[in-house]
Amino acid sequence: MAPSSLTVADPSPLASSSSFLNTPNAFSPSIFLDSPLLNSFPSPTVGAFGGESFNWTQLGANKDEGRSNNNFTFHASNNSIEGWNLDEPKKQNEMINKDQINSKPEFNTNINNQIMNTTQSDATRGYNATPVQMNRAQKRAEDGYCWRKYGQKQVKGSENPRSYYKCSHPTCPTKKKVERSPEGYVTEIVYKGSHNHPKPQPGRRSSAQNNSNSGFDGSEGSNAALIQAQTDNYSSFTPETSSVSVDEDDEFDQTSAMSKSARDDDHEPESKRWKGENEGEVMSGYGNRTVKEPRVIVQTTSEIDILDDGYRWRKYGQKVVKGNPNPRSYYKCTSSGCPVRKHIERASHDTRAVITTYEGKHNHDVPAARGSASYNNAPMPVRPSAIASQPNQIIGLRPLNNNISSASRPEAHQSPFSLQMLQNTGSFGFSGFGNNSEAKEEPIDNMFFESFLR
DNA sequence: ACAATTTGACCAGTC
DNA sequence: CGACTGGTCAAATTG
Repeated sequence: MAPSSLTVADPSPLASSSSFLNTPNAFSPSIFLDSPLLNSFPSPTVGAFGGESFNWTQLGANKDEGRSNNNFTFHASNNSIEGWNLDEPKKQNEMINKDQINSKPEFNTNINNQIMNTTQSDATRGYNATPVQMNRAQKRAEDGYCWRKYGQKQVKGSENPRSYYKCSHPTCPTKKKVERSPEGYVTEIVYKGSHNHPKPQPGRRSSAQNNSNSGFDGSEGSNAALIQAQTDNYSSFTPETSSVSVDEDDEFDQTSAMSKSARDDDHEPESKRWKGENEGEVMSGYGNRTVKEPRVIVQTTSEIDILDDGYRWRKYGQKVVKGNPNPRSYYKCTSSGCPVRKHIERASHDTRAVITTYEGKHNHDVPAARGSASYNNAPMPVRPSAIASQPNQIIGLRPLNNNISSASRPEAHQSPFSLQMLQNTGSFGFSGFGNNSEAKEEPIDNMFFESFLR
């Protein structure tokens, strides 16, 4: 399915956000079909879509100046959080983090959260204090989530320092980046992933929220705070347990799906991707050539051909990365405007195994004329929508019992979906969902896969 | 002493 | 292949 265009002509205040989310066009069922694999295999460990996805794309901020198609920017009119609205989505399939837009309270609390979590550090670093002074006991954000700051950096192109946070829940993959002005105001927030746990039930909702809100809202002349919605939102977990309307929860799933789609639709070559350690799904490939589609994985014949997904690639880099002496090749889809990239490397402990990781989603069909239509068992052209955008790893293993995914990607286990395929005498292992990347052998016939790949 | 934050170094990805 | 950049790590620092 071709990406549908999403236009928000009149970004009226918050209401727009909601209406956007509820708009059939904005939330088309087709979105769920976006990635058959993604959507067909609920994670056994975390919600329906697994806990997270960690190819996160920075959705455009104003500074992106239209170079991104996946921008979805929210602005807060100067002094009022009530003023959050959509700011000219650059393109279709923009997604917003449900936490941010599904409800005003949530939106607010996220903002507050940023403030709460950055106050001390910024102050320490000599930045102006945030408008709201929070005490330590209030580290828990309004939305009930706690965040741990794990880094701060001055990024190019912005005078504002960017802080990196992880959700402090032990297994939660959610992260966020926050940029704040020297004055202490949040200027940009990018979320990645979704919480895979309930909000820690606050014994008490501290008064922080009110304080925060008033502080933030009241912060005058504040920069138009803008929030970049994160698109990675696989979890169907309904985090909110209090103070949030049912509607919001209902929307959550929708947003989740949309989010995924948006991320998937990152056609933005220059968009920044947050390379989280948990990112990456797993797919597999054999030999030196690779696949991009799950469909391909199923194939049992002609390794080379099977591996060939039919797309054309341009190599743009190569590098030896830590933990593997074998160089990793970097390829970009040659189709103009197509954001898909992949890299290939041989497993360190078994050179017969090739690890291919895909990122992005093709916005075009498989190039025709690949010479022959006679790809026995060759992958059928896959609709762009059927391709996951986040890193998808394909691991081709010759000998059975090789499980290189966990070794090569120690933290890939939390990916919303991962797929490992083992090929051996026509038998396929199909596993890797959830946190356990252990390869299992489960014969699966093509029909089975077909059902997912359509 | 403890927990959270800071901050320089390291790393992967891109040009 | 080296330079550059953003993201992450983790030891040091701070509260």
